[in-house]
Amino acid sequence: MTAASASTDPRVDPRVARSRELILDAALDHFLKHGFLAATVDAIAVEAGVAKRTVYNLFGSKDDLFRAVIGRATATAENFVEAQVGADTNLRPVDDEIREFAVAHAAAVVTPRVVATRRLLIAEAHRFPELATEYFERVPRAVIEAVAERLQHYARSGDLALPDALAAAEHFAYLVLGAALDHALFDPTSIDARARDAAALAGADVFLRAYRAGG
Amino acid sequence: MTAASASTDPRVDPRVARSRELILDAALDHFLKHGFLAATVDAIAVEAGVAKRTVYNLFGSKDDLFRAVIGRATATAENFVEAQVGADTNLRPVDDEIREFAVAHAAAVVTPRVVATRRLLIAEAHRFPELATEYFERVPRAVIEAVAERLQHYARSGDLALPDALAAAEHFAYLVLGAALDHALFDPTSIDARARDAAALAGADVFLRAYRAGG
DNA sequence: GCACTTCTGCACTCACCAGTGCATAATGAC
DNA sequence: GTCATTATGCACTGGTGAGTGCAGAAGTGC
Repeated sequence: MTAASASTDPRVDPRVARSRELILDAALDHFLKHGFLAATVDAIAVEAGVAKRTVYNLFGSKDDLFRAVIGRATATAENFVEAQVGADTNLRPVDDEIREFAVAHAAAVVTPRVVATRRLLIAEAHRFPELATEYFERVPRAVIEAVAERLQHYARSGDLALPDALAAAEHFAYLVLGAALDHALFDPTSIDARARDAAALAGADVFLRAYRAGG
Repeated sequence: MTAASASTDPRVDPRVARSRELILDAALDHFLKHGFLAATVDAIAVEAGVAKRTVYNLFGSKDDLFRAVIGRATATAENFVEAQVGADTNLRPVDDEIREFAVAHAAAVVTPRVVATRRLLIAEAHRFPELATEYFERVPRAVIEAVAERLQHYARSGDLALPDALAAAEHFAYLVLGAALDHALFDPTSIDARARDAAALAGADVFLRAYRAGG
């Protein structure tokens, strides 16, 4: 919202808007690749095709640039989550729905880009605790809550037995992608779409065995 | 093994052995607290109560010091895992065993020290991929394999139905501590023994509902 | 076209830190 | 006690990177 309006707001000099975008894009790539400390403002400026001075004119310091980059990445991810998870209401059998959603969920999260973002924020949790916490609340935590709501539909229709919807949503999420995500954090090259999908399906089945009503 | 013998080997000058231990201890603390790049050899030397020159005499470079520190931490964790998980054979009812082990497992992993180690290795996975991979194989991976073996006992006794013991072990582990561990990586202050234990028990129950034979 | 703002390039300061060299002191082996 | 090895202190080099200053070029709004 705030981010989107910035690039359309007529009060903002288009040169500024353009520079901001170029810098934020390049900086995100660079921070994801090198981490905060190993990243250099000079390199970011070169990759953005912009003078180093422009970076400092627009963002003040390396710290503030990082905050801006992460703030934007968090907002983007949050929007994606809302668009994705809030989408359809369930008209289909639980099993189909759960299995399909499991694969989609794993495919959305166990991705080089998302894993790199998680790694970066985890790595900088000491230096920027507020950024790590905010990301956690607004992205993975929001996903869990959305999943919980989605599961509630099936609880109301009598397909699932959910004593604690939030706990169930966590169980779903970590059954489906916990192992793959954990592994990917240590070794990004471990990401394998086929294995990830298979694990997601296996996790979904375990979830259904545990939470299907009348088990 | 190699590490233990180094401090007892009579061929090693006791001054060297002593300095090595002091430096490795201080360096582990320092790296866990600051990360690799923000850590300084000067500070480590001071904390170890040793001259900077001694650090370089014994370890050659900051990189090699880091490798030594992590190698030792990995070995320590690995020994702990072997001692812990391989311990008792099961003579007790599945439910009791699974629940108790779940709590113990969560308590052992979701700990400031362990979480900090994971964060450090995840953060440096780009710079030292081999260290992150080795840790993952020798610690969490080894735990999963040990859990799988342990579960097999109950499969043989007919208490659990395990089509894939390794997958089941992963499901167990991430059901029990996935959420707490993930949260702790982003926010170390989120660690709460009471909540962790409760979540571990809830996860264990889900596991049992899904994997109990004849469900 | 004019007035204003932003961007650029480049040289510069300042601080920090990895790693070294060396002379001296301390310590272990016998 | 003697000799060899190791530890210490300290000054030093070299490199790197954050952040600044400024004068001129270029783009923007009207």
